Amino acid sequence: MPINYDTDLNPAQAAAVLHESGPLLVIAGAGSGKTRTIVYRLARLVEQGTQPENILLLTFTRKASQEMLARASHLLHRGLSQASGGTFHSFAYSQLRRFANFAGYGNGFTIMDRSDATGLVKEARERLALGKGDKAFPKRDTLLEIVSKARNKERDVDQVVAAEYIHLLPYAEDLSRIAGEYAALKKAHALLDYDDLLFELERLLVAEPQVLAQVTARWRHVMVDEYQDTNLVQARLVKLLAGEERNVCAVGDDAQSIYAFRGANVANILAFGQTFPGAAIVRLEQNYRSTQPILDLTNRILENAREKYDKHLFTERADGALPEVVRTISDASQARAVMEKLSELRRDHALHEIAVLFRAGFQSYPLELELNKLGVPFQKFGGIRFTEAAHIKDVLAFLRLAVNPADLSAWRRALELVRGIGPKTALAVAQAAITGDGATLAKHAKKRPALAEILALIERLRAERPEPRRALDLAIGFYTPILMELHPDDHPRRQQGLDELMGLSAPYRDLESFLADVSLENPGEEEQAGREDALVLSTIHSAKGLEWPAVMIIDLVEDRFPSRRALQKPEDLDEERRLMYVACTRARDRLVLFVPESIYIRHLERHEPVRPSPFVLELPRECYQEVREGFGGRLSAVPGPGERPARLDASLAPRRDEPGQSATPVNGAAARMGFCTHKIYGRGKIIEHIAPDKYRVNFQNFGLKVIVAQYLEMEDA
DNA sequence: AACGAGAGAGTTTTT
DNA sequence: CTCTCTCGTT
Repeated sequence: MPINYDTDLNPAQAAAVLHESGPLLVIAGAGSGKTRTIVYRLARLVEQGTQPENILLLTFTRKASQEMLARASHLLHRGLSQASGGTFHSFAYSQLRRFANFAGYGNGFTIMDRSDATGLVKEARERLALGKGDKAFPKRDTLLEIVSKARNKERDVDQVVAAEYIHLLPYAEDLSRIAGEYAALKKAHALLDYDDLLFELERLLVAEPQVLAQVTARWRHVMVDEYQDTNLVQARLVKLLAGEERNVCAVGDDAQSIYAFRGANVANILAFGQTFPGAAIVRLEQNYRSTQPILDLTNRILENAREKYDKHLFTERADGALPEVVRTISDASQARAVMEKLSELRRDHALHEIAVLFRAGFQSYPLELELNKLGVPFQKFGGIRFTEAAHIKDVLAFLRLAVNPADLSAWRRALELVRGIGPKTALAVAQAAITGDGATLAKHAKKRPALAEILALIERLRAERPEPRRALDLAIGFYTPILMELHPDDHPRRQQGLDELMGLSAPYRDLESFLADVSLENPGEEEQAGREDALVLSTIHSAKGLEWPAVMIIDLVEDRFPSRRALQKPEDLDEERRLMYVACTRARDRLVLFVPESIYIRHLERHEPVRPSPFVLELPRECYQEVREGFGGRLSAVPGPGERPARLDASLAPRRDEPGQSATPVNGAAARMGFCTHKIYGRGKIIEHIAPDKYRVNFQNFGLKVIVAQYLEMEDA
C-alpha cells in the first residue's frame, strides 16, 4: 500500500517531505508535527530508491532516532535497520572507533562521563598544586563547568571567566593552566570527554580526506533534528557530512533553543541559508497538539521576549479548558495541591498521561515525598543517572581497563577498592601498570593479595575479551564481597543495580560498544516502554520533544524559575523564557501552573515569602483561571474581574460523572487514611476517600483501584 | 598513608 | 538527603 502523502500531511509538511535533494531547513513550531514530517521524509527517501544504509539521522537522544526509524519502517512495511541513527556524540564515537588508526586511537580509548571528567580536572588541579587551602578557589564541578564551557563555545578560558564568572577573575590564569593540564592528561591516557568526541571527529574528517570521502559516500542523506540546539562544532560537522551532494535536512525551532548554557548556538539555525546557499526553507505553523486556550498562553510568553520570534502558531482545536494558575501558601503545600489536582486530572487521564515539570531536578523532592507517602507510582527523568552511581562505576572500571589499558580514572577506581590502598598508592600502582613497570607492580602485589587478584582479573579480561555480560559476571564476582563490606546497610539495593546492569549488557557483543552506550545514553530511559502506568516527573530540559495530555509546572517563582543565576544577563532571561515556552507547549489539553507564595529557605530554617515568576505575572488575566489554596488544602477557583463568583470553574468541575461517585474527594476522611487489605488485591495504601462509600487504593502489586468500602478491611493506624 | 567520623555545604539545565 | 571535605587517629 503506497503512502498517501497528500492526505496524511498538510501542505507545508508535504513540501518538506517531498523536497527532492539539496539542503532543506524545516522550521517546525512546537507541536506542528515535526516528528511526523521527519518520519515521512525518511519513508519517502527509501520509497524513492535511497538505500537505508545511506541515511544518517542525528537526534538529541538515541531513543528519539530509534522511534522515528521504527515509525518510518512501519509506514514502509520494511525494516530500516541498515539506516544509522543516534546522537552526534554516539555517531562521532562510532566513526572514531571505525577509523581508530587514522584518528590515533589504535590502542583503544575510553569515553569519560561527567564524574570521570570532574575527577580528572581535580587531578589536574592537584598536579599543578593550585588553590591549596584556598576556600574561595572554585571547586571541581565549577572547574569542569568552565573548562567545558570554554570548549563548547570555542572561547578562551579567560574570556568565559570574564563573561560569566566575574568573581573568579583573579583565578583566570590558574583556570587556564588547569584547562591545559586537563587536556594533557586526557591525551596521555586516551580519555575523551563529551566535547572531545565531536572535536576529534572534526579533526579526523578534516585531516584525512580519504576518511571524509568514505563517510560522505556512505551517508548520502543526513537529517538533523533539534538543530536549534547544536553548537559550533556540530554545525561544522553537518557541513562536512553534507559533502558535495549537500543532501542535508535540518529541523528545528529557534523559539525552543534551551541549551545555550552548554554552547548551543541559535545562530546555526538562523544562518542555515548562508551555510548552504540555495537551501529550501519550509515553515510548519499549524499546531496539532494543544488547545487554543493553551496556545493563547504560550503565544503570550513568546510575545514578551526581548528578541522577537516570527511565530504564528494556530490550531483547529478551538475549545478546551483555560490553563490554571494555582496559588499555594508554600512550596510544601504546593506538593499537596499537586496531589489534589492530580486526583482531579485522574478522572480524565491515566497516570502516564500526566506530567509534572520543573526547572531543576531537586524541585521535585517534596512532591516525591508526597507521592511515596500515598504510594502513587511515578517515574522521574533528568535526575541522577543510574550509571553514575558509585557501585556501577566500580564494576565498569574493570571493563574499561580491558579496553583501554591507559585509562587512569579506571585504574584509580579499581585500585582504591583494595583495603589499604588510598589515593597515593593507587596512583603509583596505576602509573606502574600503564608504563609497564612490572617490578613495581610485583612489589605492591606481594604486599596486598587483593591487588594481585585485581591485576589477574584485568589480565584475564584483556586476554579473553569476553562478551560484556560475561565480563560483568567476572567483575561482579570479584566486587561483591567488597560491596558488602563497603555498604553493609544497603548492599541489597546496590546488588539489584548490578543485576540491572547485567541485564542491560546482555544484547551487546563487544565491550567497547557497551561501555560507549553506558556513557552516552541514559539507560534508565530505555525501560520506560515496559513500565506500567506511572506519573511522569521531569526537568523541562528532559521533557523536550515530548507531550502529555495534562501538564503541571511547579515552583513558578522568582529565583527558581527563572533561575536566580539567569537573572544576570538579558540573553539568559530569554533562554529561561524559551524554557517556559517549551514547558507550556508540552500540554495537549490541560495546563496547570503552580505558584507558591513562600518557599522554604534551608539555611534560615523557615519559609520566606517569594514573588511569583515574571512569566506568570505578565500573563493577562483572561489567559488563565486562577485557583487558590484555602484552609485544609482545598483548591477553589477565584473569579476573574467582572465575572460572577462561581462555585466551581468549568475546569474544576467533574467532566465525567460516574454513578454513585461524588465528584470531589472528601478531605475530611483523611483521618481514616492508612492501609487496608482486599481479598484479591492484597494490602494497599488508601489514597483518597470517594464519597459516599468508595476508596481509591494503591495496591502494592496491582496499582490504583477504586473499591467499595465493604470489600476492604481497614487497618488501624 | 589510609581510614573513619563527623561536620558541612549546596543543588540549573545534559551529551 | 547526599556527596564532599576536613581532621584526628592508627
